[in-house]
Amino acid sequence: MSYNPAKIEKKWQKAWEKTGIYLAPDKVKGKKNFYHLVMLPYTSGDLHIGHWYNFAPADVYARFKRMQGFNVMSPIGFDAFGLPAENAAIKNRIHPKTWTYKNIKKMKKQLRLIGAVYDWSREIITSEPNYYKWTQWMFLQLYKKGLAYRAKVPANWCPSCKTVLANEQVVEGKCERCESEVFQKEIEQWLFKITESAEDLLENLEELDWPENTKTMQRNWIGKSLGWEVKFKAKGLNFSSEIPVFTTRTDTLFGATYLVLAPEHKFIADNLSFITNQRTLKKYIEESKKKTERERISEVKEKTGIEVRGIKAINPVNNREIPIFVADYVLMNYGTGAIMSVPAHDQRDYDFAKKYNLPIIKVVKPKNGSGVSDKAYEGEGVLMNSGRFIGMKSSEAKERIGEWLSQKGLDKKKVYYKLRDWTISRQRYWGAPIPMVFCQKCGWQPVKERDLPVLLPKIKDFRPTTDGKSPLAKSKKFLETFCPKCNGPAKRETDTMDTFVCSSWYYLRYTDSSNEKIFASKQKIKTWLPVNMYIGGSEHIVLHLLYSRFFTRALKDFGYLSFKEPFLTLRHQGIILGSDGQKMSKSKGNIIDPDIQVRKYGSDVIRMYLCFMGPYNQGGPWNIKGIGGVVRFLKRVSGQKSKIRSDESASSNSKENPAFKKLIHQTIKKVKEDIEGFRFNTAISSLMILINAIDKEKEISVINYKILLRLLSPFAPHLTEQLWQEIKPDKLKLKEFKPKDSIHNQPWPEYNPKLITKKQIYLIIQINGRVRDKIEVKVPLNRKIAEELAFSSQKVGKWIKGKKVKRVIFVPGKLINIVI
RNA sequence: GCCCGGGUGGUGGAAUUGGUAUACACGAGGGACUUAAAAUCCCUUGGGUGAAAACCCUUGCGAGUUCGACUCUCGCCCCGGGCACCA
Repeated sequence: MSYNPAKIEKKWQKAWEKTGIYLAPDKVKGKKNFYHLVMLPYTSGDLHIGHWYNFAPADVYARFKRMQGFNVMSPIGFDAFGLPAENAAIKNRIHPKTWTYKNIKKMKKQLRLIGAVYDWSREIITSEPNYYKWTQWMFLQLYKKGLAYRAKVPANWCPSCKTVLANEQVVEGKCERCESEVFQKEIEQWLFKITESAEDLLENLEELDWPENTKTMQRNWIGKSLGWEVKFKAKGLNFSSEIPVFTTRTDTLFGATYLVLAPEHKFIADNLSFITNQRTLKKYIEESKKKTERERISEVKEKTGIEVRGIKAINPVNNREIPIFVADYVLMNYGTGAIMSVPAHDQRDYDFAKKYNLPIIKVVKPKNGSGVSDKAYEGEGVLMNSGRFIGMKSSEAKERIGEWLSQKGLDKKKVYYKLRDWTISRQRYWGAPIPMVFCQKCGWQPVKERDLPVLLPKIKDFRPTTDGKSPLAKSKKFLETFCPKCNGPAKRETDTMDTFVCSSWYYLRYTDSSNEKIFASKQKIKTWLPVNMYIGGSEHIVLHLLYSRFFTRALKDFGYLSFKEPFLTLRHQGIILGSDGQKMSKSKGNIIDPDIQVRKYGSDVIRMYLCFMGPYNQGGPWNIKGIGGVVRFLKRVSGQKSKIRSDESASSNSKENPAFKKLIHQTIKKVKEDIEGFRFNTAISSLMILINAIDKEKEISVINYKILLRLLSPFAPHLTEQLWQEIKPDKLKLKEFKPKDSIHNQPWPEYNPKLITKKQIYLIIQINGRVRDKIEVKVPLNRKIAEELAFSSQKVGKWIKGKKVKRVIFVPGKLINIVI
């Protein structure tokens, strides 16, 4: 009954590696390929128990698929470039590369402890030249097709990290990393035109087997809005122009009592000479530029603005003159940067109108005609004060008013998305250099493909500069080059790429990770992709998944891929919190080191405990309290060996207790279905039920014992391998161990559906929906017999005595309910 | 503010289509073995009344639909995550 995980786990990890049993060949006769992928881990250094939670249950699934007869590829690698590496390196005064590779070494050691089916031969590291060569190549393809472009864009500028941040890296107006306040700054940057795919990225979500809320979040992020772009004439002394505004509420046009422009709106600068209050206006615009994101957000309730004097707008539906304002609650980078304001039916407009004493005209009557309030009514209803549209429903009026103006050439249907183009420039050292060269004569030129990779030079001073340029600009050797077009002197782009670029295509590289000619051969892509099962944290719902989908689409359009969705099925794991219920972090000192846990309990126990804790996508606080149950369970499993019936003839199996046999088959079914549904916790509990039953048996046949081991093997691969080898007649010689002998190359047990159909059940007898009796009966059972049985029950008699039976409900195979 | 999740014993959690609420495990209590402890095994374990049989209450709170609700609907409270002036 001894169970010594330290000994057997190391032994089997070595044996598996030596025999390469988890290497996935591109083709295996008679087997279908299955690409099982966990999200590329970032090289942050120590793995904590949260990483295990990502990898260990995911490995259960991979092992299960293997046993089901698939040729499973489960690759692993490292997302090695990135800002955190630099920050940590600066802090510890070592080079980011040294820091990163030290971490990789440690993580590899830790990952091996899991005992997963990783195919290490396919390993990738995104900071290796043979990888980022292809990241750069991807950039060039996007550039060639006009999907990568350079533009001056207002960027989120972190004054402390001295770099531009993606919108997503700004949390509540603060830098995600260092929590400094983020400013808006206009900088020339490289962008990817992800907005061009917005519609397609949205539409295709339907078809994916992804968690529904993940899809919803992507949908919201893309943020499609259907509406109309309406032209408002602008008039002043000797002046006439037009201001287009975007609205989804054409039904409220009659209530538009002023226009509001974003401070950055070109209209102001273009027509400054016609404006009579130039100075105050300019001052306001300057001030709003200086505001940080955070300040703007904190003023959500307190709106500020200033009127543009000397120019009025004309409301196209009634030709009324209305004032124009500039206010920073209107954003330049959405819609047209100008809005029509309908204070009666938009809360923001209402707040603004109240503050500046502007007219509020109600044009939509609420359906249930609720009374007057000091709030805007934003719902739909019936139109009022709207000329010939009075009495029309909002939904209809939206179209009618839109069409009416359209006939007069005053508006057009328009779709806007919240999604913005992806700024990929980073003014940082530790990333893949952007393969572009600037020549005074020829302008920006792409590096020739044959000259890739543009190597990241090893420089000593990699710290960010205060002028906002990449540290690479300090390296003359790197900076000065020749123009790929005219061969004259030229300068390299010194910005590096956002790490999300690196991780947007890595799943392709695993199929062919050492290919020097192409990122992956067509043949290999065809055999493996798209990914069959993708597992990772929900923190990547918006960015990584969207970017990967964008890349896949682009590569398909360029003719390299034949599919546009990279991940057909997606599952998330939850987050493991510290025992204090807080997110694990070094500063809180609540990090659980898996190495210590493994040393104490063994990998199998930790794997199983993580699976058993609760639903996989839920996560929760790490709490060691219940781990003893798993330890006891595995001990009991190894203890069952002594019960194996020596006589192994066919008749021996038939000696088995039929109820027990039935349980075995039920368990096979349950474990299979639970693993398929990522319900690892209930799969384990059904195995525990089986063990409890085996305990009550005096003997167990080899056949059933083998079934037990195979059902358990995805969860506890080491122990089950050991026990599997021990039941062999000849004593195991490790040197002679061959992959085909391994339990992990055995087929998943099949259950016999006939054995698990229920012949007898407890018929539940309810009175008014409350259980009053249970009778063991044979099934199938018809209504008449059920009623007879129910009414002859003594307990029932007691309840219905002297009462009138109103109704009897019979649910075949389940219950009978007597209503009195 | 908006959009997603979630709230079940002392604890982690189960209940697959509206049909036996609390599976499985932890912890706790009692017992066996032992000089003793650990380990192991057995019994009890949602709350209440009761000697027992039995009955009543119980899935965040309040209502509703239903023969029957953890499950569906409405309102409210709390917790977690995401978004945040997107016209």
